[in-house]
Amino acid sequence: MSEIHILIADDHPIFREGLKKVITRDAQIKIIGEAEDGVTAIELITTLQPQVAVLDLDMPGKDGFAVLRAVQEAKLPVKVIFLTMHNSEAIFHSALDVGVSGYVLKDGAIAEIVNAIRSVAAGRNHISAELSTWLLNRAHRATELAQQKPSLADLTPTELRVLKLIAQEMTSKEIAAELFISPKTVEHHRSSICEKLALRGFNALVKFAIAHKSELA
Amino acid sequence: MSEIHILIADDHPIFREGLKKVITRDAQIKIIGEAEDGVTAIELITTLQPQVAVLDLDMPGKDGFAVLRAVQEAKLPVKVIFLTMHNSEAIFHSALDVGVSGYVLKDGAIAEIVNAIRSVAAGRNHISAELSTWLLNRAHRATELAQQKPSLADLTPTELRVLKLIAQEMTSKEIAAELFISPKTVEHHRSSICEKLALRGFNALVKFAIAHKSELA
DNA sequence: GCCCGTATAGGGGCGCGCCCCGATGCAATA
DNA sequence: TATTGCATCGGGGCGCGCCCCTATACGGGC
Repeated sequence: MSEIHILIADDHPIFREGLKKVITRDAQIKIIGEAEDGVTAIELITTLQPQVAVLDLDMPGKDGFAVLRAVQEAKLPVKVIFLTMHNSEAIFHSALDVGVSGYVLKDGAIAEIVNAIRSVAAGRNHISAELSTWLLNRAHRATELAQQKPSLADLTPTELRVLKLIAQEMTSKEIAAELFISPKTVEHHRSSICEKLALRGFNALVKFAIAHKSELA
Repeated sequence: MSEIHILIADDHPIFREGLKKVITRDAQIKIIGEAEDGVTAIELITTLQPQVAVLDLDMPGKDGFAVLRAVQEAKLPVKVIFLTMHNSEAIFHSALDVGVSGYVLKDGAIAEIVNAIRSVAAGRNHISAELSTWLLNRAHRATELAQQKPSLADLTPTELRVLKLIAQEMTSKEIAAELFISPKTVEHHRSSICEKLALRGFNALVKFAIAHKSELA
């Protein structure tokens, strides 16, 4: 069994210290780099070529999702584990959709992150047991996803601008004032976005925008 | 200079490891106990009598606020430092209102928590420098705070049940069906909650409930 | 020239949260 | 007994998001 080279990225220095202490107890795993933001993480993954990257989801600048997208585009041979604290089902499904290998909650047991690293390095996946119910939900969601998964990429630039402002909890009037256009036009864009994202019901857009705020930054 | 005896409480095992590692680098500070929830923290503070308690704000069961209230009611001679991650100005002011000695952000420098412990043990206060602007705001807020500060504790049990369901993004109709009461009654509770929390404007309650979902669990 | 997507702007209607007012019943308390 | 707080239920009005429709203008591709 050779060494497993990993990189860790988290913007909390104290948490990073804990992570290092916990992981280094396992002699097989070697931390070859650490980053405190997404940009540094991408650079270090590119240069150091770790087998596994343990990424925090909430980081200033580029978050874990952005880092994963970047390494996928660069076709880097690194497995990614998301280490997060908030247990949002929407974020969880988004993470699995973009192809993450592991998803571990920060409040989990100390041993779990080590197990996750070993599993992922061996080519398997590792999802926190607390999330198994959500994992089961994906079977039901599979049919929906098979038809079409609405994506932010389908939106026009103007619609994206509006959506970003919606995510900041602004009303149509406020957005109209911000963009120097009529509130009615903003309403029209909201409708278009709703249609493209297959959103229905009361305040669906606001809920969606807040849930996906990190992807809009 | 004698030893400073402290207790740490945080529900994230990995973060606790990091905290221990960082603090034990200072030979003068000795960790005499650690807790992973508020109830345990209160017990350990009572029995071990540390000089300083470093408390996470988000903990299952009793949070940092509850622990502080408990030790104040028991008149225990312990200084309390809140260690939190979200930089909400409202929470910050609440913390200072209830008489915390230190308020440190988790994403701060490693050395900061040690400095905070030494300052607080010496009878001084320590507030993260990032929050100095909020500290200045307190002069303006003094008049408002003198009148009343809204809190979740002011809500009746029924209102709390409704608020929890609101946090799950349920409509008044759905909540009414869930609780077997009239939608109008739910509306009335929403109004009462809005009044007690000083919330105004469109969907203020939904935004508040989602933002404070963790405190409602 | 014509069609299509995009952005702009409006009208009307509906659902729902928020706000004002009212009322009844029930329990604890002064 | 009387008051106070809580929970229950209702009416009416307003704001705003959502949904239906039309319309104009611009640019690109057939």
